Amino acid sequence: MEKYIKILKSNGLKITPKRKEIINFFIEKDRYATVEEVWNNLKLKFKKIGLPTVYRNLEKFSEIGILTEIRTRDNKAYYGLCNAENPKSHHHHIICVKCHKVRCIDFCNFNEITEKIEKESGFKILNHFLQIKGICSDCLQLNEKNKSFI
Amino acid sequence: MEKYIKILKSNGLKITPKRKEIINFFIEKDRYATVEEVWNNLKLKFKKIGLPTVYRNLEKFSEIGILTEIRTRDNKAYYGLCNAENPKSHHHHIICVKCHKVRCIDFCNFNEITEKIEKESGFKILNHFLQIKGICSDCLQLNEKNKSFI
DNA sequence: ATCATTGCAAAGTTTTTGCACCTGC
DNA sequence: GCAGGTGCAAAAACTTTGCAATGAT
Repeated sequence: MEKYIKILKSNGLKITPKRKEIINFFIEKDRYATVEEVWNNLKLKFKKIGLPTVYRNLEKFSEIGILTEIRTRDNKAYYGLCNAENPKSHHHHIICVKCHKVRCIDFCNFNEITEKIEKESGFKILNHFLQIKGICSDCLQLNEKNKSFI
Repeated sequence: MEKYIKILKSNGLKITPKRKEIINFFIEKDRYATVEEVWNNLKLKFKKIGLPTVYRNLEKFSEIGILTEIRTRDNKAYYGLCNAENPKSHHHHIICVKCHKVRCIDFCNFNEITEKIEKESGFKILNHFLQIKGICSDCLQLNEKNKSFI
């Protein structure tokens, strides 16, 4: 938690109860969630909490590297805690298709084929984004029915 | 073109003038486009053409492997011709950030790190999605200002 | 005290749905 | 002829914006 507070401060953002609760939500859930899910959680803890507040904060958190944002086929934004050592360093994510839990994958072998792709396609590569889906160990054990959201 | 007609037929879809024009549009443009862009093009060729028709067809084409669908930060769906040898085979895409041209990358070295990721994360990997962005040879030569849409 | 943050209401955008009519096969 | 395709209107779903009030530092 302190880690994220520091990031907020170092980016000139104020520490508000709602912001702390949003971060808390992601720390506890430890998975990707929709804006609405975050809002529903906040409504349990605060009498007054507007949906725009949630949108605005999730977007900001995403900008400063606390959260990662993913758009999916169902036209919703999903956010998840960026649990890499250095949030802004190069890494990818694996998402559980059952519980939406997300883990950062801190290594990547894309560079090995960069040159080959550039040669074959004629493109100058700027960046890449890899999204891995799977089932986490918790859900593998539960052996429940597979519901794919992401 | 015949290639795509075949795919339509083999999936039990009828060949209509609008569908042919949609495919034609993507063959000529050779890049990702928004639903609205496709619609604007169709409006030039048909007196009556509804936006829902475009949505419905792009979605279907995506299901049968003619088009690839990408969701971006601007909350729009982008579609592009799936120009891999076998549209449904495993491959990835590189997208030009300037002109949105898209090329299929027919090789992938992800499998090499599958086991490592599974061991470290505890996840059972189901699939992965890689999106590469770059500048195509045409745009590199033009040396225009870099506008990033995707 | 100051400026970021928030709540509320409203609007904006993209996408989907229902249904009657049309059309390819 | 019949199932699938289309147009239109409407609604749904998600997200953003403006502004006044509130709150963190």
